[in-house]
Amino acid sequence: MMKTNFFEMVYEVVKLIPKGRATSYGAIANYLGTGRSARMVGWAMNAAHNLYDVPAHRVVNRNGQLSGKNHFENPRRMEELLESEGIHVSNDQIENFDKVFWDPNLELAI
DNA sequence: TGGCTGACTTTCG
DNA sequence: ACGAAAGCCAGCC
Repeated sequence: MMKTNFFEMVYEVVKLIPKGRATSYGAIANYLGTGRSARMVGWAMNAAHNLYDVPAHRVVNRNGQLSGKNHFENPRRMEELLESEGIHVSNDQIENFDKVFWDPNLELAI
């Protein structure tokens, strides 16, 4: 995908995350080519939460922790959304993150 | 124009 | 093994 804006690229990747799956900021950053700038992905989410219809709850840090839950309208919302999609969350962390992890580099053809 | 910031990640001490 | 610090880059004062 050749988007002019970094944000839109992030949004598209996040939208492509299958239901019941989750990915990490670093994975998206790596897919976009920004590499180590995983912080920007999270920052893009911050800008996206109201402007675009992006399932930001499917994006967590590399440990599967809901690091961005505080940036939702209600911190509980992120966990509820994940649970509603079949992803079990325990103590603000995704269970079996190895299984639900969805790597854009692996699943998407560049 | 220049510097600060950030929902991360990795590495050094 | 745990804690602190740097690295990364695009938007926003």
